[in-house]
Amino acid sequence: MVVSIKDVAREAGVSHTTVSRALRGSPHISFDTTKRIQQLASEMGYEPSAAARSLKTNRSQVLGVIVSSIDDPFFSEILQGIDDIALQRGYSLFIAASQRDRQREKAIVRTMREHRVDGVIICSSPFSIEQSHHLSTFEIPIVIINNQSEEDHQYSIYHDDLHGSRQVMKHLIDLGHKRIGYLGYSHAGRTDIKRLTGYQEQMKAARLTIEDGYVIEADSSDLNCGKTLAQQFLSLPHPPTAIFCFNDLLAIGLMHGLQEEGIHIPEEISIAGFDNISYSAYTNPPLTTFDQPKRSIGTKAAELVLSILNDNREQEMESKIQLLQGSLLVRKSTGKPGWKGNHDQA
Amino acid sequence: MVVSIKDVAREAGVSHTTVSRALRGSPHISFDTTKRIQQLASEMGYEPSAAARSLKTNRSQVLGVIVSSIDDPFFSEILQGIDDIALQRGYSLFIAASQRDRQREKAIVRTMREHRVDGVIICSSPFSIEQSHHLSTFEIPIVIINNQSEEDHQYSIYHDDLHGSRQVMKHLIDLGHKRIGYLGYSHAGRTDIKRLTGYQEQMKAARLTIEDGYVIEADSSDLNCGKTLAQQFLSLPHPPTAIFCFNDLLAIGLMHGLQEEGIHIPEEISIAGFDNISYSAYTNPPLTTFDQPKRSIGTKAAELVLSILNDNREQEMESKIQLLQGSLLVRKSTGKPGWKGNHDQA
DNA sequence: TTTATTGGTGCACACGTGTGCATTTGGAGA
DNA sequence: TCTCCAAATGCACACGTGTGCACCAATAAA
Repeated sequence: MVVSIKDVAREAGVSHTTVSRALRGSPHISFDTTKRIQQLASEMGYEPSAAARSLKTNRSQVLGVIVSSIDDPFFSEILQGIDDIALQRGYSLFIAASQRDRQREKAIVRTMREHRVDGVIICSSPFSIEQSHHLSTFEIPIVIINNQSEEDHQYSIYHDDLHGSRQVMKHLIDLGHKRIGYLGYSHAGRTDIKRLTGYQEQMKAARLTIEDGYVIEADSSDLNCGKTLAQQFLSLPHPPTAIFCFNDLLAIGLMHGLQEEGIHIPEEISIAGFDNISYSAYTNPPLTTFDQPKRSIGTKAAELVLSILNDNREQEMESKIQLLQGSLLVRKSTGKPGWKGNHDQA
Repeated sequence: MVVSIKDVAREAGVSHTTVSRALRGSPHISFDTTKRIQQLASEMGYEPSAAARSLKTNRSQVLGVIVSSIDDPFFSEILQGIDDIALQRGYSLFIAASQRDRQREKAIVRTMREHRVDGVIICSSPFSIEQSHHLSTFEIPIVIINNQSEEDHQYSIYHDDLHGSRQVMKHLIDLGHKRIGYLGYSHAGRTDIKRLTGYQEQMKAARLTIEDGYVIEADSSDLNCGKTLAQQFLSLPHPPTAIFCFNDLLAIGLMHGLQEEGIHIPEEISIAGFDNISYSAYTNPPLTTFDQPKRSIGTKAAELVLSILNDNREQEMESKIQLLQGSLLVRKSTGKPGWKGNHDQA
C-alpha cells in the first residue's frame, strides 16, 4: 500500500496541511511537531508523489535527454556527465534515442511534453528543427549540444571543433605529411563542416594540395564502414600518407579496413581520429586523436538547463553559448611518412 | 501557455468531461463530437498532463532502468533493446547509473519511488538487495537482468552463461590448448561463478590441470586493467597458452597489455572474450568471443515488466525466469597453440 | 398522449499535494 | 479577569484528469 500525506496525518493526529508543511520545513510549524512528523513519515515509508507535486507546482523535476543512439560511446560519456549533475540536483532523466528516425522523434517529443519535462538537452546530430520548435512553443528550455543545424540556438554547448581540427592537422603536417586525406561524416552538419574547414585551411596554409578523392564523406559513422572506405582511399592514383577522420569510430573502422588490406599503420599510412572515446587508447596501434571533454560537455549542458530554470528568467534571457576546448592526444597511429618506404610515386 | 482539457472544453462549448471522454474514444460520446473535439484539441496543441493522469489512474507510464554505468557498451546495447519496446508501447524510461555507489543507489530508488514508476528493470551487477527490497515493498514489479546475488528473484532474464562458457572452453580445447587461464571479474557474483564453473568443468572433462595462478579475479572490468594483469599471467612459471576472459572489455585490455609486452596474439597466446560488444570485431586481431544476445535481453526484460503490469495479476503470480542463449563467435584472437614455437617447457 | 428506453452530456467528486486565509490556543500585559 | 498578539494548526480550494451517477432529449413502444 502506498502511503500518502493523509495517512501520515491520520497517524499523527494532525491535518494533512500540517504534515505537508512539516515535511517541507515550513517556519509556521513548531519545531517539535516538525521533528515528530518527519520521524513518523520516514517510519511509515512515505515518499511524496512527484505527480501530485508536479501538478501543483508546475515543476516535474525531470529533464529530457535526446540522443541519436545510446550505444554510441561518444554520447554515453556525455550522458554520464548529465546524469551526475541531475542526480546531484535531484532531477531525474528521461533518456530516449531518436535513431535519426522522424517517427521516433515525434513520439519522443510527445512523451516529453506529456510529462511536462522541465527542460530538454538535445544531443542528437540531426534532430529535426521542426521538433525542437514544437518543444519550444511549449516554453520548455532547450539546450543543444553541438548543434548541427545551420541556425543558431539560444542555449548551446559547443566543442571547439575548428581549434581541434587545426591541432590535429598541424600535428600531421609537422610530422612531414604532404598527402593528407579527410574522412568526414555527411550527416553531422556543422561539426563536419568545422572539422573539414580546419583541414582545408591548414592544408592551404602549408601550401599542400588536396587531390581529387582525398575528401570522402561517409554516410554512417559506424565501425563497420571501414572496409569499403579503405579501398576507396587505396584505389586513388596517389593514396594519402595520412588520413584525418571525423571521429574515432570511423578512424577505428578505417584502420581495421586498411590493416585487412595489409597496410601497416603508421608506417605506411597515419590515422588520426577525433573525440577520444575510451576504446581508442586500446586499438593496435593506439589511436592518435583529439580529446573532446565529453563529460564536461555533459555537466555544462545540465548546469545550463538548470540555471535557466532557476535563475531569474527576465534577467537571464540573453542567449548563452559556451565553447569548450579539448586537447590533442598523440598516440601511436601517427608517425612520419615513409618510415617503411613509400612505394607510390609522388 | 500550456493548454488543459478545460481550455479545449471552453473552446468547444462542452464540459471537460466530454472532452476527456472524446479524447479517450469513449463509446458514450457521439461520433461527430468525438471527431470535432479531437480535431480541435490537436489544433490547440493539447497534450494530456501525464502528472494528472498518473495521479488519477495510478499509472505513470514510466519504467525505471538502473544500470551500473551508462558508458559500458554491454549495458548500452541492452538499453537500446529496452528503449525500443518502451517507446513502442508508450512508456518513458528513467535511466540512472548506480556507479556501484550505495549513496547513488539510495537516491535513485528514492526518485523512482517518488515518481511512482510502474516497473523497474535492474541491470546493475551488484545492486544491493536492500534497495530492491525497498522497491518491492512499494509493490513495484522488478525484473532483474543477470541477477548477481545469491538469492533468486521472481522475475528475471538470464543469459545462459554456463552454456556459453562451455562453448568457449570447448573451442579452446579443440584447438589443442592444454594450459588455459581464466580472467574473472570478482564483483560480478553469479555470472562470474557460472563462467568460472564452465571453465573448471571443461578443464576437468578434458583432464587438464589448472595450475596455480591460472585463475585471476580482476576487481574492475575496465579496459585499463590489462597491463598489470598481463604481467601477472606472464610471470607464472608456465604461462597459459590461452586465456578465457570474463568479458570483452577485460579481454581487450589484457590483449593490449600482452601486446605491449611483445606477445603475439594468437601465435603465442590465444585470447577469448565474452559478450561480443560491438568493438570486439575491430580489435587487432579481431576478438573471439561469445555473442550474448544483448538486444534481445533488453526487449525480453521490457516485455516481461509490461506483461506483469498488464496481465491479470492474480493469475500470473508464478515466477517467470527466462534463460536466453547466445552463440560462439570465432574470430582471429584464438588459434592453435605453439604456432610460432612455444618457448616454455610443459 | 404517456411511458419506457437509449444515446449523449454534465455535475460533482476523487487522486495527493501546496497555500491563502480563518481559527484556535496559550501566554503576556493591562 | 479581560484583551490582545503571536504562534500553531486546520479548512477549503486549486492543479488536470477520469468516472459513477444523474440528467436531458429524442425516439420507440404502448
